[in-house]
Amino acid sequence: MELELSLGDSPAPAKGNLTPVLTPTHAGKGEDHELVLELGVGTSKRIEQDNQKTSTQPEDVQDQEEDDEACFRSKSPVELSLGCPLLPASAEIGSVNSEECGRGFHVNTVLVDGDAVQGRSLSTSSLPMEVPVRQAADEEAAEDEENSGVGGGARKKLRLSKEQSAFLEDSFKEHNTLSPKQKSDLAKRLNLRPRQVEVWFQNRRARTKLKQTEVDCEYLKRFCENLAQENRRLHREVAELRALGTTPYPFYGHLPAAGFSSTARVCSSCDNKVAAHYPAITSTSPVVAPPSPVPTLFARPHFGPFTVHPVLRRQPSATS
DNA sequence: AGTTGTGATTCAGTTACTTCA
DNA sequence: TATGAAGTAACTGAATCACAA
Repeated sequence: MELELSLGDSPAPAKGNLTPVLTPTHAGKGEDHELVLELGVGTSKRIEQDNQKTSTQPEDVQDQEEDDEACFRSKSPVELSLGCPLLPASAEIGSVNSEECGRGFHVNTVLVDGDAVQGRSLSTSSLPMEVPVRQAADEEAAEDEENSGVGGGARKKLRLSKEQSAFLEDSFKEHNTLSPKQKSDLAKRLNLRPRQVEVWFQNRRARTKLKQTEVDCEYLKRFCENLAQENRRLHREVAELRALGTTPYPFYGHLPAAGFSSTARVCSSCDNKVAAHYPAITSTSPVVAPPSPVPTLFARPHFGPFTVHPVLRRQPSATS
């Protein structure tokens, strides 16, 4: 699956990879320059982590874990990432552990009594946490309601306790989808119905996705603003050079400044620097310095873990 | 091997309830 | 105290997959 945000008038080339990309494509030979921003899906390191985790599990859990893993394999968490092509490679973004990148905002951070529990390594099997049961009565009532098959009654909305939410949050950080066993374990531990756990995870996934979308939009907005700014700067530069009549690269003037700016640093297809495509512009060229680096402000923030449903990954184009 | 029905699971979208300013 | 907004638990319907007949 690949979501593409395209700025430009020609379609982005189809790609089979799962690497997060936000690529300024250099189409054509000096003309029809376009900027294509691709919202890609990158595979997460979580698979690896999970493999490591299962390898250390006691044997009695292994069977279930195999099921879980099989489940996980088919639902391997992939992260919806959005990279900035103008960033140095070191600013590769979208890693699950990239809380430090961007604004360092992590949607999975939850505050419990003022302390962030993010990063705590918790698992449903490792936490001896006793969760206060706040709504046992409510739960019973709800069950009664369920059993009695009441259809038209006002639904009763429970409020999860802080502890329950924190525990679910931690579980979500480890795996944002649940196997049936995990679901029932969690439900048992939290004294909730499996359906409640299931719903909580559904809603949590939805929230994560929503927040990620918001951040992506904000990021793209800033990125485009920056491009426009650089475009203006290059236009000024071209004008100055023309005025001086000393342009050392005759073809430079034929290039749309924006196109040049978006392709000057890295070619999306070969990762070569500008010199590869513009041999005349080399380190020996004294006049035109490469455009100034884009501020690291644009290191893309990332919410994780963020998964794309297997259904969506299977679908080439998202429906609904 | 291909088709069909069923159950399970996920999602997007929505509703309804709770909390808080 | 009343009220609107925000957050979120719960619901609905559609899509998809695995599996058995």
